[in-house]
Amino acid sequence: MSDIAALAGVSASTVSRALAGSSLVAKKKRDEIMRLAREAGYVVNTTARNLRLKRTETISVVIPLAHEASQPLTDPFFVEMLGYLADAITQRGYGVLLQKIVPPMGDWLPNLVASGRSDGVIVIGQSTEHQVLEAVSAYYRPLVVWGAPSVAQSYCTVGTDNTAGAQRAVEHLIRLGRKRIVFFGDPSLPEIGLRYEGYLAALENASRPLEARHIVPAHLTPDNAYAAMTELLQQNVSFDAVFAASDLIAISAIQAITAAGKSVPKDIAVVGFDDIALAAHSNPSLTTVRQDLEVGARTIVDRMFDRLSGGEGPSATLSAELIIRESCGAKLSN
Amino acid sequence: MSDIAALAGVSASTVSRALAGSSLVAKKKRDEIMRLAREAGYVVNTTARNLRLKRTETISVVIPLAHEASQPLTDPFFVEMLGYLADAITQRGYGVLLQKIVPPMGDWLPNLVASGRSDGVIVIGQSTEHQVLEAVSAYYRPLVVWGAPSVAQSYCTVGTDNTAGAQRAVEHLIRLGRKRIVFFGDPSLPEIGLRYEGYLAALENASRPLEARHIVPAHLTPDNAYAAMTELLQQNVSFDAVFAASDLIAISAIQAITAAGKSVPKDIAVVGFDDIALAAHSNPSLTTVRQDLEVGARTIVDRMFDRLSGGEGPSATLSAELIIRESCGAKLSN
DNA sequence: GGGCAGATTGCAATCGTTTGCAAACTGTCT
DNA sequence: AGACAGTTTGCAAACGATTGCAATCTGCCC
Repeated sequence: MSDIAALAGVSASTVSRALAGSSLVAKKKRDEIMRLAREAGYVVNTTARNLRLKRTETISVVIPLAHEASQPLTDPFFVEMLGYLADAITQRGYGVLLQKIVPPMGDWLPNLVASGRSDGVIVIGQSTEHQVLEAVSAYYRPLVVWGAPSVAQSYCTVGTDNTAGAQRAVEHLIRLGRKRIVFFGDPSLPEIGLRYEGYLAALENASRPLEARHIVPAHLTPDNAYAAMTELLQQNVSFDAVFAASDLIAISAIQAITAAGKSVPKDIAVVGFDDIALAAHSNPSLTTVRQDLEVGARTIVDRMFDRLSGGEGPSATLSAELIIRESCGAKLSN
Repeated sequence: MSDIAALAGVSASTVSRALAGSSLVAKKKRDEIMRLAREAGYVVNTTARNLRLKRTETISVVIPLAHEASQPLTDPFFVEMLGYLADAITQRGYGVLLQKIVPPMGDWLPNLVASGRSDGVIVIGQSTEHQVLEAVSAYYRPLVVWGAPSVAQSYCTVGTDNTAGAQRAVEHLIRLGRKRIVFFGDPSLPEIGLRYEGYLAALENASRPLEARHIVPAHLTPDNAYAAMTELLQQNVSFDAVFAASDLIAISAIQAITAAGKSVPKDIAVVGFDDIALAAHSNPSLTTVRQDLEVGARTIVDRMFDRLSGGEGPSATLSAELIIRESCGAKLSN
């Protein structure tokens, strides 16, 4: 900057002001300085600027992967969400700093916050980190989490109405005549827990006698899901439908079921959750509960910028839509 | 930091050294200072540190989208690649700064480089920006590009062997008895250009008389592809196979063909390029040329860190593998 | 007790900006 | 010409770290 100042025969202060478009420096001189800077290929150093201004115009997006340490960041749900977030954030002229957190997960969030690398933090999915989020949100406002709201919680979440979505899906299965519906997922994670509640509610509301219920805890990786479903099939537990906690494990389940010689949806109907791009194209195509990630991401970013400017917008819950495809067609045999 | 210094009764210099684990400060005092810092929840301010050290431990990943200004960052290819890159970069303890560049694309790269926000820049796809890349690479070394190498080029690329991969795919179509193979894509983009060359080579090498060839320039968005294919079908040009420049437009093409009442692969065989996750699950599943993005990303990052430490590793070309699935089965009619 | 080497420590400069404040201009009016 | 208000300008102090250099503190030996 002092180089440019020398070139223009003024002080660095003036260059700084000129480049910021300040009206304190005469229009003519301002233009002149800007021209010189452009010609010299000069760009203000972001680091120094950030240090002085105490802001970075950058938002951290972090993906906690409590399960599966070595798992590559490859889950389509995360990745789709990330795309939309990146879009919404860059649209506002901010940068996106991507973080992946794997176990052991110590003070990652307090450290990230204190390091001052970003002005705000968006966490995609609570994973097992509810406590941490709760603790940090007590003193750090620009924190927005994609996930499920829970009763006593002080951090801001944006998420789909998991319970209603799940309930709708299971009710649909019941309507189709399915009698033994397995819930496939690990309800100890906040979001999955709510989906499990929706599942239970649907079973309880059924006009016919209560149905058998079953849980298969399974971490959210495709391989684990495949193995768990294969095992379940071997146990000879009888069931005619699966409500999976995510599309990814739903697709794995379908593969396991097919590999075991049963047909989807003829023998076993499968419903997923998320409506990732794959869901529409898998074979059979997957009935699922759609989370609108584009709206979700936009909402998250809206909340974030609201908080950055001092607001305190409430948590948001987006409605979930049941998308009916082939994987839960009418039951043909019995 | 001066707070911690006061707490420990030493100067900020000593705290700085202690936190850096310097042997200049006695082990005992060092541990004491570290303990105090941890208890106080103190973390060094990254911005100030970066300014002083003139490095950021951050790599920019940029995705130029010359086509379709408003296109969300949603293309599965980019997004898969991004996932693997993020993985490889964070594994080295560096941060990932995500940038999306949309038209009008002026001095984005020089500016990004000069802003000092990152220590290196990875560009995913050359798009139409070959000139810019060339110019910047003349003075900025830590620049690695995913894409095609071209004859006179000074920047470092990592990419698949587009020509060989394409040739293999088209030869496979010829072997299956397809006679009129349409190339579907815009060869003016560097990578697509090489795929087109492979296509031409395969046609020329065919033992039977030379085949009719056809190009349908189409920007790489699904909607454009669908429209272009629909139009082609209406023109009543006769063809029995399509080699598409990417899986995404291949899948759009299949939809357009099916919607027009023709069958894939019976009437028209389709081959794609990329092997995105969708390809295996679409219906019919897509024969395609596989780019191993995991290896690709790792190679890119290897090159990047090599350059950051002064190396000058050459461009790399990864081999491409033909994945045969349903969309180009044997021709049944004719 | 003085001298000396080696181990610790702190001073102060530096990284590249921004900005409050006071100084230096400019022009107008009496 | 001098006073005064309104514009422009530059000085210098931050922002929060790191680090070369010189000063200080240890022991230890003679």
